[in-house]
Amino acid sequence: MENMNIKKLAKELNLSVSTVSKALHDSYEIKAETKEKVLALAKQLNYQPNPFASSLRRNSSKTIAVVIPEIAHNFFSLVINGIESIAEELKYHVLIYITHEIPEKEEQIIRHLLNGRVDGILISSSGTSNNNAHYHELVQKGIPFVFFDRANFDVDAPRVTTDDYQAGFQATEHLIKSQCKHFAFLSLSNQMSAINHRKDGFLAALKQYQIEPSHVHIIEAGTDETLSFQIIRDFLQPLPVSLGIFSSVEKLAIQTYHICKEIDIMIPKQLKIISFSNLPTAALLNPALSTLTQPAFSIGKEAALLLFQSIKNKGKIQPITTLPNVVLKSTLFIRESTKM
Amino acid sequence: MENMNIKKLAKELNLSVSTVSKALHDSYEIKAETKEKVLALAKQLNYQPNPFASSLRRNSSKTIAVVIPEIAHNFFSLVINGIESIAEELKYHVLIYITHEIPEKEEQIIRHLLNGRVDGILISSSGTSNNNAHYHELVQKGIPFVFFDRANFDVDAPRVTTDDYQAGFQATEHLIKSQCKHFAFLSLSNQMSAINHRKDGFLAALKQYQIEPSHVHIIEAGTDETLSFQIIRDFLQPLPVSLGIFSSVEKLAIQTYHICKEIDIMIPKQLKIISFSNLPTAALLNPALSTLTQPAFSIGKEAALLLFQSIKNKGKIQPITTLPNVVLKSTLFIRESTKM
DNA sequence: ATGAAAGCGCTAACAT
DNA sequence: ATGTTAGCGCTTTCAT
Repeated sequence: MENMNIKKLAKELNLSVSTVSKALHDSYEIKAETKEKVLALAKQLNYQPNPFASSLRRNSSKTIAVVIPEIAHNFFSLVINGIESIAEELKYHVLIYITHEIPEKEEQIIRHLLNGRVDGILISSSGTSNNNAHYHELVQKGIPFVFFDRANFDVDAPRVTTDDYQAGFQATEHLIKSQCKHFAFLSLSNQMSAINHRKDGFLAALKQYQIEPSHVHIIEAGTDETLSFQIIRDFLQPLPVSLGIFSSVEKLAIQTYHICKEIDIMIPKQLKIISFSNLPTAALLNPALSTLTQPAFSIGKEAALLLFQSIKNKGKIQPITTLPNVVLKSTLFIRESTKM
Repeated sequence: MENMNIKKLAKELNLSVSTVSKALHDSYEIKAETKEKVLALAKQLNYQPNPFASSLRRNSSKTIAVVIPEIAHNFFSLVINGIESIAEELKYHVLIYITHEIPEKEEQIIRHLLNGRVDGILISSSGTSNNNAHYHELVQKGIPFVFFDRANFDVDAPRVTTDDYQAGFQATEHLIKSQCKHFAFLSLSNQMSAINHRKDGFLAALKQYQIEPSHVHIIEAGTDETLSFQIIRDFLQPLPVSLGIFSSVEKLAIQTYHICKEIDIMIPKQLKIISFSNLPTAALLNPALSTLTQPAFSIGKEAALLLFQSIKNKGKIQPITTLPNVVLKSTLFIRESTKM
């Protein structure tokens, strides 16, 4: 009796497979007494339905995929937590795929998932806007998907993002009010929508407060670590007076922090930094950094909820013209010591 | 032509399904010319084999599960990265399950996985040693699994852990050499093997350096946050002279850090802290903390490699009496400022 | 080198 | 209320 299956279970009970199957699914066709008997023996013999047989038959996998650029950012860990909390409740399984920020990798993963392994996908895009054929294939195949954090705005899919414009504006306003005179925006790339929205907020705030344009610096540090160190270092020498830096990502803020140590710039006396950060620990421990924290767990939850809604609605006529687009706000943590 | 399948593909090619299947699997029975034709059309029509059909038929899922207590620790994120790097290479899929440190949850997940959904499982145990029936069921079912980080030593399964004893010894030695006179060990629970090994290392170092036993303090702070804050606060008032704290987990070190701020204890002047930490950022940013960093990525990799080896060897006669037990070392980061 | 056919375990439409 | 049966899409044994 190596592996239990519904056939053996049925034989043991002197019932037909279909009766057993119905009983296990609590069908109204089966009388209570039979159900009890079936459930009891199933439990006793430790019967577990084969998930692949039922997936094959029902054409549904009870599984979703999460496709993310990196997991070793606390942000994505928290998002996965949020996703898992919903999936667990709905008895769905969660597959993780990591693209390592390589667009081709993402394409490959998404293309693979066209095979029906999952009922839906949550994506934080690693791609640039010029490549979205694979998303369209998902649409064509009828596989629901939801973007979170990094959305591709050329694709008609629900999105869950943070209000990066607002956060950028708020962060910059904070620097302005802390008596900064020069303002720098540290960017990873001008291809990432979230980062660009942060920049837009940054620029809008500076404009509203009528900051002299020559005092505004946009630093494209890029993703290569050695290079970005050099670019930031070059920018800081010579140091603009009363510089306020808004770092669009934590990594660049930390690099800046190290460079300042290296070339003896005092934070926050000579230089103020405010950065996005989803490492609560870092934010709490380091007195030199004001941070913008994204509601990562909620993003995961919201995205999962939207996805499950789409999965449920699949096939139904959907008169939705405007796709759901959830925008959540970041939280600004200001440390006292950033005041000059 | 909604969904491609092997039947339609075969019809299109005027071949039988079996020939097509063999061609797709590069069987030696099929001549090169035919293979090419099949592959070409498969690509053109974007044919993707149904994973559930083949899983059902082959009784293998090309999927592994990772069961962890929490994902929002950087440690586990890094481990997953390591796991994913191997799984990706071997074209395996990775399912994530989070137990939230609830042993019953872990049991439930493991029991569910007895249904064959995965070919193997990587577990960081949330359970106490008195409950391991579910692990034995895995053994019975022949589902390979590997423990990482938190192992259950009563179960005969491969383990990948860090040398916590050695790390504990090293950390404590560092405190001793920094002229500390009193020594405290901050523990979450005395039920977790890793933490206990750290404690053993701590005690062994103190013994070797002949530290007066009355100067040794074991603080069981527990997992409840409010409670642990209170327990640590109580311990620090009044403050033992030249206290060196070895925190078995980062969370308690951070709590201690905050309490010190709150009740005006100067770190590292009045109090030194050394802690396990897998948040490189925190370690880099905070000058008050010396840290022990676990080789998380390698742990994930090693664990995955062991698992895939077990999966491969399944069914074969295995004369292994001593199970593989990989022990990796943590890295000690000492910040200058912790020297008094 | 290719094909026919059985069957993995389950579900559901259709009897009875 | 219960049973019979076809078939989901694939792999594989056994012909040819």
